[in-house]
Parts: sequence; structure tokens; C-alpha cells
Amino acid sequence: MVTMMGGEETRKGPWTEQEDSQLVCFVRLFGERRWDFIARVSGLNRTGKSCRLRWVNYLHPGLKHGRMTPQEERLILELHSKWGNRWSRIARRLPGRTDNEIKNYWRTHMRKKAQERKRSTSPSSSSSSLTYENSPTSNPPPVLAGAENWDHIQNSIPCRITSVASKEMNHDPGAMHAYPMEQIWRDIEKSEAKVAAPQCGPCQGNQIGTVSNWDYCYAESLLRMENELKKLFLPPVQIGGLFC
DNA sequence: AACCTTAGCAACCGCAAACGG
DNA sequence: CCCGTTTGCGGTTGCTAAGGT
Repeated sequence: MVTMMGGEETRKGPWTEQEDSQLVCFVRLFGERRWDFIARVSGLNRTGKSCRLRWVNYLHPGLKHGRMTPQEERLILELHSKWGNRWSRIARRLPGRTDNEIKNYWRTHMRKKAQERKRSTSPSSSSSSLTYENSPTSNPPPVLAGAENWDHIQNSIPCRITSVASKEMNHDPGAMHAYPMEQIWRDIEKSEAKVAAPQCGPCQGNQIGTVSNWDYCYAESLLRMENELKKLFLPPVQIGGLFC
């Protein structure tokens, strides 16, 4: 999709592989800041916001993709019960997971939860087999209290809920023990250490683009970068320096 | 096989906080 | 201190694959 902004075309919607490659390229050059600048010089025709979001939610090295582990699920429940919808804060405690991912997970999870509650409270249903009855701790997680209002919340949003019971939450209790909190904290520390020691050079450690992609990327955007840097009163010779 | 429904996810939007001149 | 710009966050929407009828 493309929208017009001040005569310039601004792309929206899903990102292509080439756009991803280009964005990674420029983030490695300029860092995870100045998103508007990166958006301009990269020639992506995306907003800075969009670039940042794509980087944070998808391209950032070290991101995990795929299903939440039972340990992560438990941690999310635990932290949400403490902090509520502070997704970014919760995400900081889950290495490799983004606030968006956690938010999406929570919504899905809570829908299932609410559905399960409805079924368990309705006269026709006999019992709820769900979830934390199998938890290694005998106490239900405090987050269940947070779910109390779900029926109300559910009424205020477009509802896509079905009667699908949550199979996913019937975890093996033993698996919960396999990944203790101490391990989670160690992971957090590790991931923070990685952030503190970023890789040097635009293309190192990149898993997305090929060498030819980068060549193309640089050549394509060199002129734009030069123009932008000129605006910032930097002599053009420094552009070459950026590639060292 | 065709159609419908739903879950899951990616991306956008609006707002507020942080930052810099 | 003020004001404009940028960044970050949380809520919401829209698309698509998968499952059901």
C-alpha cells in the first residue's frame, strides 16, 4: 500500500525482504536512533516510526520467533499480575521477546481464558480442565484476578472469540521446573550484555542480506545519504569513513 | 470443493514522555 | 522555561493461514 504525504510516496503495509535488508543495513550504519533520518536516507519511503517498529519487532538481532515456551508464558502471567499492561516493561524481562508479541499473546490467552470461564460458569458445562490447576504451585496465579474483568472488556471490543478451549495451556508441570527463574534471570543478564557490546561494521553478523544485497543497498542509497549529510553540514569525505 | 469462521500476528495510529535547541 | 521534534508505548485494526461445516 502507498499513501501520499507532501508529494512523497509513503509505503505502508507488509515489509518486503529487500526493505528489510535495506533497513538492517542503515540501522547498522547509524544505530538504533534517528529513525526519521534513517527513513529518509535509506530511501525506503517508510516513516521513521514504521522503520523503528519493524526493527524492534522483527529485525532486531537476538529476537526469538515462534511459540512462547511454558516458562515464558508463566513469566508473562506473573509479571502482568504485578504490572498490568506494561508490555514494554514485561518484555524487558523476556529476552528476545517484544512488547508487541507479548501483548498479542496476552490478548489471545485472555480470550481463551474468558471463554473457558464462560463455559465453566454456564449451567450446561460441567468443569473446566484449564490451565493452572496443573501448575507446580498449588496457588492459582494472581493474574486470574486480572481476568475477572475480562467479560466487561470483552463486551467493549470487537469479539472474535470462539468456543475453542485452550489446549496450549495444559502444560506438562514437569516442563515448568525444567527452566527455573534463576535461568531466566541469567538469560536476561546475557542478553543485556550483548546489547552493551554491539558488533562493529555495517554488515557483520547480519543474517538477512547477502553480500550483493548490501552492495546494492549501499550503491542505491549513497546519493541520498550524501544529500542528507550535506544538510547536516558534514563534509562528503566522511561518508566514505562510515564504510570502514 | 467451496465457503465461512477464527486465531494469530504484523503493522498502524494516537498520545505522552523525552530530548534538544 | 518554552517549543518543536523524536521516540516509545499501549491500543487497535486488518490480513492470512488453518480449521470447521
